[in-house]
Amino acid sequence: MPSSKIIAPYLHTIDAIVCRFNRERSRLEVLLNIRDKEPFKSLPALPGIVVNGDSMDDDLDSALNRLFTSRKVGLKPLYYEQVGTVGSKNRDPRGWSSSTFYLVIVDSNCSPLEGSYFEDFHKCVNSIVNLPFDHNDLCKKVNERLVSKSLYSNLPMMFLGKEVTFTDILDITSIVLGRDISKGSMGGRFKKMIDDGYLIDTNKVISKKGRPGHQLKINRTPSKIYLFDKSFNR
Amino acid sequence: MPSSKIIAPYLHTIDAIVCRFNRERSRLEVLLNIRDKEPFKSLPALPGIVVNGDSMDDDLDSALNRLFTSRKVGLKPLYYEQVGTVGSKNRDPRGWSSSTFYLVIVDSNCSPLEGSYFEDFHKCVNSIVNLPFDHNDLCKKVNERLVSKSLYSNLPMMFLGKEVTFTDILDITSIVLGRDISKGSMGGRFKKMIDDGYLIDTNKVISKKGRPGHQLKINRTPSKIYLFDKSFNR
DNA sequence: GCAATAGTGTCTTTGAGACAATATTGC
DNA sequence: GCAATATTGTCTCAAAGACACTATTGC
Repeated sequence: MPSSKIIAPYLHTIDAIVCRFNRERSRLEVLLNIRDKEPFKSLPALPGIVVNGDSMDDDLDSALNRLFTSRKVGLKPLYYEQVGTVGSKNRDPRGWSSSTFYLVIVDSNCSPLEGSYFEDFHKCVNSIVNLPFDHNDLCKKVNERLVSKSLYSNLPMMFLGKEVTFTDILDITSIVLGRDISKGSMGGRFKKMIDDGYLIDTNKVISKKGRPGHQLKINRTPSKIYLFDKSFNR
Repeated sequence: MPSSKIIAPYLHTIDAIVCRFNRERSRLEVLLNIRDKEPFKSLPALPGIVVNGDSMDDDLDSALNRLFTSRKVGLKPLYYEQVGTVGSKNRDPRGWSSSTFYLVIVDSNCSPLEGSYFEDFHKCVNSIVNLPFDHNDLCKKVNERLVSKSLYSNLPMMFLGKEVTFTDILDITSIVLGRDISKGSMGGRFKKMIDDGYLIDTNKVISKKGRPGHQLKINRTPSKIYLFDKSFNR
């Protein structure tokens, strides 16, 4: 099937669901971009790029990197993973298109570039904030992955910097899962990560309010995601 | 970015890793297809179709269905799920291409069409049987998904028909995970599925060798994949 | 009887989860 | 002292996993 037979207009894009943890407001946020081209010009949407356009990337990962370094994102990811690919004749008014979309996590303190801002992630997931294309759907699918994987891994910790406290981990896990996690449950996982050298207790203390907590360091070098063998309940 | 700007040759394919459980040989098998076109003409490869070609599908799912009903597969899936999408300039000699690939499970007793046959799946996963393109890689990624998901779900049961015995479940789970599963461990999950109405004990007995076992019926209507809250050990 | 397979029971260990009790800060 | 937060400990329960023991068939 030589490429000359490809006559129908077709777009393959990469879309990034770039999330961060807003500590002040205790919520997850997703990066939106004011579109400067049609369709949906001047509306906020998920940042994305075309894969089968003029730019010749080596592979999907380098295309993703092109998106990260572009002015649509311009942020360095702490973590990312591919979530899925959707494609249909209707999702883009320009014609048949596919989107391979990624969960991307960036630092809490990052600053969005001109033309971008962070929106309440769960409002996008639940279509309280309406996004063009099927971008609400993509947020929903990414959130499903985020929640299901957070039940049995330390994925929520990817939202935190290198220096964390036990409470930080408890907070972000509760926010991601949308329910309270008891200190006891989290404590077991916590201990395991310390034992396996994934978390290091610096024995320094950090004071916010009340009794100060231990300062912990995430040792990201040995592995990426830490998998537990038992899930939190749903 | 109008579609007229798309000048580079580009292929987006869907590839199916169609697996079945061969009871006689106690192994998983994957469907291979003798290619009747270049590149790699007359070599066996994973069945796949082009999405951005002449055929206009409604969406990826209907494209997948077109593949299922084509003479490359021609089998009715018991279960399928999207595993991922890869793309690079090198994976297909024709040029830049992406592949969205699926884990597909079919019945043990199905017969492959003319030009197709079933090969030992783990030989493809471990590159003991060499496949064109990056098809060995795709098998490997699918197997990783299959194994990791089988640790905490009843995914292995998708390889079985509606009428099963406890031993069938034990066997297919062991084969998928590549290690022995104790009757005790499996028994707990088994009981839970009975309690939740997912498995029904018909109280009929079926005799193979030795003491006959109870005939069980899988009640597929309520849900698809049954998730357990604790994993088998790795 | 014996081999083969099915099914049950007992014990250990791990980890979630609830909850109580104590410790250390700022005010 | 007191409010707020951190940390530790105790108990229960669910499920994996190891292993022993019994049950029911065909030969």
